Amino acid sequence: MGRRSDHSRDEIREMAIAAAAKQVETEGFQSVTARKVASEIGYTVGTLYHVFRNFDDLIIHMNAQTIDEMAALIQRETRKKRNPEVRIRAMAEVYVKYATDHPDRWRLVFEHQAPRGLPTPALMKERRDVMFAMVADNLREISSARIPQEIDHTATALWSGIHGICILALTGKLYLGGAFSMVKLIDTLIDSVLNEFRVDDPA
Amino acid sequence: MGRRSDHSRDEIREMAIAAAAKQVETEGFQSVTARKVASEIGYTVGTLYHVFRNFDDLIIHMNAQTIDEMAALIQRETRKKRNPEVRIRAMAEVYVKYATDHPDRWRLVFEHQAPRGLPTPALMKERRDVMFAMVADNLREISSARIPQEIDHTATALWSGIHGICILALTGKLYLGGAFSMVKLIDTLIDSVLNEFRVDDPA
DNA sequence: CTCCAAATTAAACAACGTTCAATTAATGAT
DNA sequence: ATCATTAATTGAACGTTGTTTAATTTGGAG
Repeated sequence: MGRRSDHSRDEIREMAIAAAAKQVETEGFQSVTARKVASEIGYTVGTLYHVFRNFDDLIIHMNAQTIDEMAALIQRETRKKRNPEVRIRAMAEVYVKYATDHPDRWRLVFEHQAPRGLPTPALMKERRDVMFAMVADNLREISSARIPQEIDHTATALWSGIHGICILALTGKLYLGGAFSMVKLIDTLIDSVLNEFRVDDPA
Repeated sequence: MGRRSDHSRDEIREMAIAAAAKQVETEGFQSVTARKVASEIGYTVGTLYHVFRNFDDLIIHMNAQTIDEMAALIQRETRKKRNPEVRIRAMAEVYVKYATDHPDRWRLVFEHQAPRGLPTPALMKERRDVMFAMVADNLREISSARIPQEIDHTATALWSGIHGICILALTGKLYLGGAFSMVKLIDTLIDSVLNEFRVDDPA
């Protein structure tokens, strides 16, 4: 065959990303393959390379979409809450839920690494801090007197900590069971950090 | 050629693990390869498969060794400290230092995953909790009145949090620079969790 | 000295990411 | 309406990966 133009460049890109995401969810991120993605959308590898620079490029775009999905979900489930502390707890809850519901897509976001030496694409840099910014916004509301640096610092520490619990639990490296649960561990972390954050509140 | 017996089975295993570790450190964990490891130790892939069940098996043994190295280092740098709080802080410091000094070996410990479905080998299960146990031991010393469950729970939350900061920083997903540093972030987490841990101390 | 068993190799396999010349089809010009 | 141009798509190839296997070589036991 030749030029079919059944789909535009962008359509093919989206189809490929969707197919890759599906493959990752059902078969695990180890088993996503250029040929599988191509054949899933009715094309050949060549077409994939006509539309993406390489396979990593496809993964990166898929990861960006994963982050966007998760961020949107968190926004949606969080907007209604009035109390900033309640909002932070809800954020963490949704974060954990997304990670647990889509473990392979979620892990791929953090474990994929572009070929050694190449810089992190702007695509990722832009999304990297979006979560931290949301946490910081709520911290500011809790203690507006603190200087921005302190707020950002605490937000980074807290959210990284939550992420740590998440990834260790998801990869089976935490003892869970009985009274131990991700939610409880995360609550402990949030309790501690927020208490410390308020204690020295100059207000 | 044939049976040379220049080296015993176990010698070959150790040589292979060492060669793999070296390759990971110098070229990154993406580029470690059965053939490279084999030729590095003067053998062929076949010999590797004669001594390991498969390539994952080699990686797993190397990861176990990585954990052992790190645990030993932490033990050594920590034993001298008298104060349990100081000891926990020192543990975190050494943990960060090891991760920063050997980023690829350290990441491989957490990002390698055996072929889907296969259970985590006992080899790893045994080492999984060693770090958490060390933290728990020190927490117990800080507040011996707490019930073991609380102690383990807090240890898990704290160390997972430290790990989260570590891995996000190492994979370039944290904004660092200026007043922001891994050490400061970790200090914040430790401060918060330890304060909370002491506050309700029944003693 | 011979034979057996174990160690080692070389070659093959399927699947991977990637590239590229060859084809096919839509488009713009005549 | 026809042709030439241009872009999309394919299929086959390349090198490399983990893995398997038949064939070799060798050390040691009888």
